[in-house]
Amino acid sequence: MRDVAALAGVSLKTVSRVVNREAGVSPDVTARVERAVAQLGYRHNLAASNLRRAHGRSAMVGAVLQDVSNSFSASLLRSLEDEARDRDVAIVASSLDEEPERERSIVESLVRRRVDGLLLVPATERQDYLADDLRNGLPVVFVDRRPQGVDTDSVTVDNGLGARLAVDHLVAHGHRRIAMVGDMPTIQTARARLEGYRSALRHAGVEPDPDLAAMSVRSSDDAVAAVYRLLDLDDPPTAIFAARNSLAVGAIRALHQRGLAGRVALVGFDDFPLADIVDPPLTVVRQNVRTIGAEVAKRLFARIDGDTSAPHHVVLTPELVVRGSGEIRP
Amino acid sequence: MRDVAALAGVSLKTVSRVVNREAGVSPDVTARVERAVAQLGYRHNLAASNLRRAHGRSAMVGAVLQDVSNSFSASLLRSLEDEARDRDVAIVASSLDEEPERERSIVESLVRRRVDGLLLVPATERQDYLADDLRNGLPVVFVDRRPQGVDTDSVTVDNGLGARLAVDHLVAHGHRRIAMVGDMPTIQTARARLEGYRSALRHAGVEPDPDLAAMSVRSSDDAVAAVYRLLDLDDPPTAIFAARNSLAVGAIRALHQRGLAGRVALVGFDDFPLADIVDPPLTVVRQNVRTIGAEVAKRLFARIDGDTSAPHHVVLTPELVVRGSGEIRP
DNA sequence: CATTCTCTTGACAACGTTGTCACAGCGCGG
DNA sequence: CCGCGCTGTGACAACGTTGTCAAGAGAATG
Repeated sequence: MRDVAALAGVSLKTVSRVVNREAGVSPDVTARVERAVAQLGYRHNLAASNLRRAHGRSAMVGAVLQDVSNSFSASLLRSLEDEARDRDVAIVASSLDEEPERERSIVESLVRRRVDGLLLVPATERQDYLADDLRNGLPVVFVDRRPQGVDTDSVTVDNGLGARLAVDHLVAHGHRRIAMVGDMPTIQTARARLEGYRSALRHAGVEPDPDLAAMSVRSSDDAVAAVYRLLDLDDPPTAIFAARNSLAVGAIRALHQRGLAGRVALVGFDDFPLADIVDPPLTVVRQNVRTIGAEVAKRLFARIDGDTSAPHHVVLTPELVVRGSGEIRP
Repeated sequence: MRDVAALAGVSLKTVSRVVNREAGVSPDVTARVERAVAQLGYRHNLAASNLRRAHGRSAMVGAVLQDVSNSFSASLLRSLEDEARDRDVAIVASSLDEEPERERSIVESLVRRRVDGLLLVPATERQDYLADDLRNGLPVVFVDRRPQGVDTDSVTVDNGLGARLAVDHLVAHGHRRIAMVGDMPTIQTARARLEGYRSALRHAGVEPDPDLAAMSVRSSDDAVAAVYRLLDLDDPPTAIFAARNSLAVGAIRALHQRGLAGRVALVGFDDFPLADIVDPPLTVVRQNVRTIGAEVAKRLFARIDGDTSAPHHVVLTPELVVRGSGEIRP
């Protein structure tokens, strides 16, 4: 900037004015400065500008997701980005792979970078560590899981209801031996889905069989193994509720490998791009990611713009998408 | 920081030393400062620190992708992130949806933010606009497409070879009427795949029929329509080469809807997570995204660390993954 | 006891910007 | 011809840090 000023024969402040398109600079000075900018390849430094101007705001938001390469996280990121683009806000994306320590270190590093707000899909049990930053006015919107130990905005779906939709559907198609494959019960959503599964069974007059609830299943490969074990039981299930999309994928693989695709009913939780063309087409409980993403972006930017109302907790309703795999009879 | 210094009864510089864990501060001063930091909830400002210290480097890299929500972009982002994490480098992710103007504006905004390097999957025909920044030492690694008009690192796959692998495979299974569904020919990779398709046909002694090359197909829905048109020809194809993963998905849908799944052969370009459990399991030409991502990260961080050797152009070899849909006979 | 050295600490300027204020030049009305 | 307001421009300090240097307090040395 100093060089531009020298070359154009003006002061620093005048270059600043031209670069920021402030009114009140004569046309010929403007032209001279612009020529110098082009000639020297000068680039305005946003970090310095924000330091001086915006009292440390950075025009960035952080997205702290489970794994940017899974379709749920990626779609969420994309929704947020679409909203952010209009405001010239950049998005810093991180994956935490369900690891609590990583969550804390990522959040710490984003706060150091003075992001203007945070989208957070937490892996920690409690988020008391955020209390200071929240008090200092950092906008944080939780997604998929409710905050524990602090109170701030959240956008979640009713996981218990979703699980009940799935199980009710299977019951309505004549099933009694219904298994569940779920993630670690320490994860809030996994726990809520397990509860929903049990309560739907009881409601149907079926006492939940602990042998049929395969929990702590983490990956698609784990799900294959878990489904094998379920199928090897003396009294195997006639239907499976797979409580996360990658677990449903594992379940499909396992059924294929056992030659049981189309014989054992299957309902997944979370839709994914190709669920309609797998074999058989997968019936799922869908949470509308676009809606979630839009809601999150709306809350986050409202807070950034100064909304100080009480925390909003938006709970969206999942819906059942019938495609075939869930309508197989025992 | 001023407040921390006052509370601890030390100078600004001493707080800075403690915060940066510099040696040579007495234990009791360190303790006093740390107490003050905790008490006031002080957060070190990385932007200001970098401004002063790193001569404007930001410990951020930009990832300019086609669409963070598609699986190729998302996996690439994830590979880069894994590398970046160790170095405490944050990633700013953006989608450009194949729009050239957006590419320029995104790159401009990232340069203003003084990212230390750029991963770029370009949508523009030529990237001369980068010349100034490259000359100023901005590390840029192109992915999936080679730079045009400027010379800098790139990591690509041999698209012509990939297309030939696909078509040769179909020819080997007895096909002569082989259609292609491809993206806009203005896109470098789409063009290379079209060339590969044609050259493989000629090599097999088949003159390419222009009616069978459906180009400028953008989305999965477009692909459904394009496949319908192909199937409605007087002399319809017995096999289809779908030159991008979402086009393969559209092709599968179209074949299902016409009751021709399992009757018409199909080979896709780009693998995707569920290609093995769609019906029939999809034979694809795979570009190994993990390898690409790792290679990109390696180049980018080498440049950031000061490697000034001549631009590297890494060309990876795609491979055919046989699963069923490509082995159907006419 | 004077001198040198080591160890801590702090004052100051600088990183690249911009908000604030002041000032020069000009035209205009009285 | 004087004072006024308006327009365009620049000097300076400040944003939150840290590199540089210097200085004070002891400790070690002769």
